[in-house]
Amino acid sequence: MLAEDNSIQDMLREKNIRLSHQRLMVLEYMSANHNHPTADQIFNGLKGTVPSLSKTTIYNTMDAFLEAGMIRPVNIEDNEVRYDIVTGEHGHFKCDSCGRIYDFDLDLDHLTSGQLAAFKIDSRDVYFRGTCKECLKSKS
Amino acid sequence: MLAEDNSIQDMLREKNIRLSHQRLMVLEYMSANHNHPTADQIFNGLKGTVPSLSKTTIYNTMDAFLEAGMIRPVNIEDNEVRYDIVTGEHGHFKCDSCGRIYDFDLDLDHLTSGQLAAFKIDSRDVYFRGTCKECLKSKS
DNA sequence: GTTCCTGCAAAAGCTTTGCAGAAGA
DNA sequence: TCTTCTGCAAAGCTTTTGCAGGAAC
Repeated sequence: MLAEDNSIQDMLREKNIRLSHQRLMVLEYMSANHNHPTADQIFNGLKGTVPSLSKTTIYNTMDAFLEAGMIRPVNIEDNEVRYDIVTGEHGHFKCDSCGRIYDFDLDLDHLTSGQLAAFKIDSRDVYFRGTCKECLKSKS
Repeated sequence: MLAEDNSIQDMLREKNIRLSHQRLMVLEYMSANHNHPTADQIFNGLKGTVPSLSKTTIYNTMDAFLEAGMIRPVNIEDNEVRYDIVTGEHGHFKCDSCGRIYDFDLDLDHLTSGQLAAFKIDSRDVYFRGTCKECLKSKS
C-alpha cells in the first residue's frame, strides 16, 4: 500500500482508523463524489480499480467512518441508505422526478420551540422532497 | 362488515378508499396509537382481533393511505419505515437510549435560505436524534 | 507476532410481486 | 356482476453474520 493521497491518509490517521487500501479508496471516492452515494454505488464505482473489492467491505468501512463521525447517513429514501461526507450542517432535497439530491443551507437554531430544551441532541437531519428547478423547467 | 366507528369510515369514504374490515382496523389502530408504528407493529397489534390478517395487507393498506395523503412515512431508522397519521407539521426526535420517538413543533418557513425558491416542495421532514429528558434523568 | 481487516458464502429482515379466491360496491 | 382487496407463497433487495486467510502495525 504505497503512494496514495496524503491528506486522505491523514484523515484516517487522525481518527485512529487503520489504513487499508480499500478504506483509502472509499474515502477518496467519497471526497470526489459529493452526490450522496449508496453502498452499491460506491461498490460499483470502485470495483474497476479494486477488483477484489466486496460489498461487505463497503459496509464495514461505512460503519468505521460513521463511528468516527466522518460521514453521515442520509435516509431520504425508504429502502436504502446513502452517505454524505460530513461538512457543515445542511439539508437535503430530493427531486422525485430526476432523483437528484441537492444540498441546501439551513439555520436550525431557530427551528425548535423549546420543547426539546432538556433533550440532548446528537444529530439533526432535514429532508425535503418535491420537484427541482431543472425538472420544472423541462416540463413547461 | 358492520357496526364500526363512523368517523373512521367517513375518513375513508372522503378519500374514495373502499371500506374493508382490514382497512378500518388499521386506520383505527393508527388513530389510537400515535407512536409511529412500523408495519410489523401494526400487524402484531391487530392479529389478535383480525386473525386472518396478513402483512401483505398491511403494506397494501399503507400504500393506499400514503397515496391518499392520510399518513406520512417516518424514515428515522435506517432499516424500517414507520408511519404517522397526518396532523400538523412537526418534527421527530428519536431517543437512541430508549427508542421512543417524540413529536415536536417546528416553524419551517424560516428555515431555508432561498436556495430552494424555484423548487416545488411537496414534503418536509425533520429528524433529530439524541437522548431524551427521561433517559438523561435516569442516568444521573 | 498480534491485532484487525477483507471478502466469500450464507442468512436475516423488510418489502414487493403473482395469483386465486373472497369481499365490497 | 364487476371491480377491487385479501392473504398465501415465493422472490427481491439491502444489510448482517461467521469465519478463514491475509494485511497492517
